[in-house]
Amino acid sequence: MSTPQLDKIYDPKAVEARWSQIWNQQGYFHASPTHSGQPYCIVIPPPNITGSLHVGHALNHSIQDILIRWRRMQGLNVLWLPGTDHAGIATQNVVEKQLMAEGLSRESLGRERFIERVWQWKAASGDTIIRQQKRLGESCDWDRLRFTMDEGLSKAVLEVFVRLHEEELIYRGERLINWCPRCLTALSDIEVEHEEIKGKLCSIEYPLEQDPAIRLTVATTRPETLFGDSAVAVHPEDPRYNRLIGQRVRLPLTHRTIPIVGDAILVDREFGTGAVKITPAHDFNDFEAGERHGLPRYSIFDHQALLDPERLKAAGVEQALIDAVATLPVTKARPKIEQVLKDRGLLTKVDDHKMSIGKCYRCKTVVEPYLSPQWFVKIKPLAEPAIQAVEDGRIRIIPDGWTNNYLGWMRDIKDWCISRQIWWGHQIPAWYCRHCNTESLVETEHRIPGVTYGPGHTPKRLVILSTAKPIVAKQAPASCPLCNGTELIRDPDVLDTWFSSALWPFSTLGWPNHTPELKTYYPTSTLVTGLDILFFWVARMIMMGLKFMGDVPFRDVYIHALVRDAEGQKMSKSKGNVIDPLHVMEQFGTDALRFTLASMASPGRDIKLAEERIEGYRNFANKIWNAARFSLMNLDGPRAVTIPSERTFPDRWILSRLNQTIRSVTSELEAYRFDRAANTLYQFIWHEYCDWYLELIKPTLQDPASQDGPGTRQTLVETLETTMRLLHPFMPYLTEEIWHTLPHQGESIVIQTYPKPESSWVAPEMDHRFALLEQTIGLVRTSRVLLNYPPAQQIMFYVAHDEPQQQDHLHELRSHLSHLGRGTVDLAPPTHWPTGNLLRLVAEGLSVGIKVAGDVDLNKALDRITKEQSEQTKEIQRLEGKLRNQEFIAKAPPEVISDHQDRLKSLRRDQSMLLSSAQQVQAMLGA
RNA sequence: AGGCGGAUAGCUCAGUUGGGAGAGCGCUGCCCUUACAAGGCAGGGGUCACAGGUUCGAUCCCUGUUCCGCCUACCA
Repeated sequence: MSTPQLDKIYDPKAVEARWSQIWNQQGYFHASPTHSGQPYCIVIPPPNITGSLHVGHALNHSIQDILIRWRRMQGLNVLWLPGTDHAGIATQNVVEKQLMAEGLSRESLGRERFIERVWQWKAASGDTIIRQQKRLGESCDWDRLRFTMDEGLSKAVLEVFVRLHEEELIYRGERLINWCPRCLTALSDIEVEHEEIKGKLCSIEYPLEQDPAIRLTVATTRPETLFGDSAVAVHPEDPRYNRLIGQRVRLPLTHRTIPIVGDAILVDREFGTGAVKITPAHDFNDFEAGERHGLPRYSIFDHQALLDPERLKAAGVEQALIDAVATLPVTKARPKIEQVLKDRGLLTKVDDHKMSIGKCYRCKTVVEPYLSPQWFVKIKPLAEPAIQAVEDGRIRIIPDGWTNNYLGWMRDIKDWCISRQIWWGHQIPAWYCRHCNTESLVETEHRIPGVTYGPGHTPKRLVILSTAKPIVAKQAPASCPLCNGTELIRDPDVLDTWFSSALWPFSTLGWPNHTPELKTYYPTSTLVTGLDILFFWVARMIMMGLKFMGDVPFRDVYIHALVRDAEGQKMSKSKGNVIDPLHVMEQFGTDALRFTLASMASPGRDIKLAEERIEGYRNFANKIWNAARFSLMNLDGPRAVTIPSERTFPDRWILSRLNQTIRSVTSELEAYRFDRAANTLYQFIWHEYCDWYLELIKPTLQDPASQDGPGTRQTLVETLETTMRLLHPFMPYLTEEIWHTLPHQGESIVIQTYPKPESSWVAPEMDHRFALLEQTIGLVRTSRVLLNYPPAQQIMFYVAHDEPQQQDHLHELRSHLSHLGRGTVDLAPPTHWPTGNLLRLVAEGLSVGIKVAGDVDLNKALDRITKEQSEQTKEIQRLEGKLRNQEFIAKAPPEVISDHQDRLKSLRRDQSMLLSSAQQVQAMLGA
């Protein structure tokens, strides 16, 4: 029989490339509704096509792959559906940047050619992350790769939009929305990131119209918006001001006067001066206050957040000031305005003030509240069932702690702004009849400085006022249903990318068609995601799934941690502290990275990732590799299958431990405790299988005449093969490689069955026996170190136990004791041991004595014994104290009391033996 | 401001019916013992953040405090 030889060190690179290719070629990951087994489906959180694999993906995907490989091996009908999303704003930004480098712009290309250009970009660069995912060994059904802009998924988007519109759950209206002046588009509330900054609070005086000598002082952080003020609010119960309500003030720097209104909602009497300017077109709270008081809205910025001279004029601003600030951005206009106010004696105070500003989550530009017509989803009716689904447990959020977070957000949810003023994405299926909307369709010439426009592309900007009446349909209507006019303009806006992502769990399975896939795999089983997209994505999938499928999109939502750097800082390119998973995979191997991430995925705690950790698990992979290598070197010879109870002590013990390991790994996976599953495997493989089992069986394997040989070889193969299957979801490459070198049936470990607990392996008595062995060998080894005996030196040692049964076990363990203790063992009772030249250590009734030979320093040994004595004395006193306590005796459970008594007895016994050990050593030292 | 989470060995973290405090890495000493030096063996190291309370007994349950992190909202 020829045995394959393995290299001394595991080389992941060669192994990974090979298996990755074979797995995909063989179609192991291909799912089909016709396959047998209960369906188990995960849809991947679609990464962005502009992205490349970062360590957060690596964690997210490793966890999914562990679940998927585990369930596949369990015989379920598994589908892991991969894909990417089109990331409207991000992708458009990337392509625009490219165009800029070529001296072009999207405006110069025009919409159609620009979109073509994005598709080209996608074809060339959009699957970077997919290739990287394959390297991570992800067992997705790659044949089913989906993209949010695919034909099928786009069809789903149309269907959903039209149906929601029919049910009046989608509407168009003019609202104050968050606007990114760089991306030139609306954003939803949650696409704005808030950041604390040090700002200034300006006190500005507004003279009363009737008596300009009296001035009302307002406090503001944004003095430039004063041009858009339409009132000043005070608290109706504030005695300082309430008599002024109904009067008017002169709005500085303008020709306007504005009313003083009483508003208990807006005004906090304690804050600032107690008087607030109301600027309905530029602040969300002011917008609502404006509604309450029927105030006009003066919008003073254009869409790039530059002060717009036309609008300033309409707001009655003094011409000199218009000239001074026109077309300036806020940052430049503000100081100028402050200066003018100061010159006129109206700016009386500037205080430092902590405040937060909103930034675009894609480009970090400061967003502006901007008044514009937009499309919205009326969200409350959709949120209701989505709240219930979580409340009544149809959807489980794991860890449970995030449930309240979800519920709180859902109960307070705001309408969702879904229109984006960009080109890349699903264009809104709404058309406007020119004839019927002549007043509402306003086209203005709009040249962007520095842009050369191609022939036929007039730089026009179409504004569709909120009064325009849209025709919403899946296809472009041939004519206007009202006037039969044929001049129809399509709404230029596209939908928020998350709108299409919200449909992901069913649009990817073929909806709106009734496909077998949809029938088999919906609802999906588990969603694995990070907390950052709980609201963006998870909540919206739940709403849409319930609405359009009538059922939840998934049963379990597993929320994993954020990966940070070793110092706990968020990783970011600008900080330069990113750990590149591809580099790590190159350096330490994919399996090491995967195992590291799994082992650190403790719930509710962020992962602080350091390279040393990955290195540690690289070493683990190498350890496993060498265990396999050892096995192969020792497998020559016949193997015999016998029932477990007839096998040797080491075999029965390792089977018992393996059984327990299978149990706990399985139950930890069921509980989504990847960390504990990984640590259980680590502990078993390294510290039981390698450290003890392989050592215990060496004499048998290396003795060709041993009677135990055939059985031991059998157990060795059996346990190693089983362990490889158990570990496979975590370390797919290494286990596949090793599995193939072992005697096996089948063509790949990927499609083998996952180990199940085996009752015939259970042997608690072997576990106890092992504990005795381990303790004995531990004392022998400690003694050797104390006496400076090198490991190779054969020694003479004595072992005895107080309890007859344990003493019997020691006899049964004799050969293992002498092998692992490296010497000759004498099992005579301590009364027969030599009294001189012996070092004796004691633990729980067990005594180990080692002959002291040659010139050794016994002081170390004496220190050790003395220390042990004092620790034991302390523990004895503690236990005695407890047992003397009448209340303890009266109230503690009997088993606790007897346990305490047993321990005390054992300690007292040990103590007296230790005392004689100490005396003997002292005698030797004295001699 | 509100909500949530965390504080355990030098570092990173486990630790549920409350009863002797653990792992990995790092550190110290010895050893290239025929699978593995990416290794083996042994060892040191912790008033479990602080203060109260409940209990015979608290790292664990309750209350409060401090510090750190995150989320949500507001901040004229």
